[in-house]
Amino acid sequence: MKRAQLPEELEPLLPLTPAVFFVLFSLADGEKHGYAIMQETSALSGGKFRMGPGTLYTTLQRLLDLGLIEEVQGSGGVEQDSRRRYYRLTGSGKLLLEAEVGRMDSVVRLARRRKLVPGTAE
Amino acid sequence: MKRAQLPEELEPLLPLTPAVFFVLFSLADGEKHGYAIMQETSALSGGKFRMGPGTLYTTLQRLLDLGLIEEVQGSGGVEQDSRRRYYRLTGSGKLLLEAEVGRMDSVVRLARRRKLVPGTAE
DNA sequence: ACAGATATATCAGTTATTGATATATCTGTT
DNA sequence: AACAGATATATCAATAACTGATATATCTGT
Repeated sequence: MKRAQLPEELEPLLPLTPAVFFVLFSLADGEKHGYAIMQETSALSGGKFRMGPGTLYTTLQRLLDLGLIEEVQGSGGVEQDSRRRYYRLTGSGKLLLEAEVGRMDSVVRLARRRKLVPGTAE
Repeated sequence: MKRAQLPEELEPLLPLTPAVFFVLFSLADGEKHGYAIMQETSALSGGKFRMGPGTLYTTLQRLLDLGLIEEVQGSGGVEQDSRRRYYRLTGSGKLLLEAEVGRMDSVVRLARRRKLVPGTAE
């Protein structure tokens, strides 16, 4: 099963910084606004990794500039909140996230082969 | 199967920065000197991630200060090179590396559950 | 003695993260 | 309608981490 090729201009971004990774990962299952990303990130890591507003909003801006995410109009649910700005992954952003997850997977497998970490079962 | 608990003073280090991760990972299968770490890191990532000397040696110093690695006398092989300084993981360093690999494993599994990434087979 | 690879170290400049602060809007209560 | 507290975005100064270049010394083979 072939995986789509990562454009070479995105390769220097790997490995992703933690903040970039969590933002992309959190957007992978649908568009979200910034504050929601911050909350989900905290939940994902069991409260261990905290991304403050400073990191979040500067990271969002950087990802916009790189074309990895784009702003969208919130999908018109009933609830309206004029402050919210919604984002979703672009094609590039999705590719980059997939590449990073694949890279992490390789690392984990290699660690298993070297017995650095317990086996498959949790 | 229980995994040893990560001391809380080390938790803020997770997720590890790429440079720290690669240094610890590279030392996991035995002691090495700095230059060898640099080369192995490049090989591990298929040449994509390059850690220059600036990053390497400042990272080594930081890991020494944190007690995650320690300097050792090179295991007396025949070849001698007075310039080389050998390092190995301490107990803390090993715990931290295991914690990070475990964290990456959780992320990869979650990504699979969300269908962000192809299945188990390579 | 020399050339080139190996090996460590340091520096200045850049980039990324952190924690604090500011501002505005929303929701629910009285 | 006034208020309190949570939600939401934005920006700033300080710190931390990384990068690329440069310097220095040592090793190997000729």
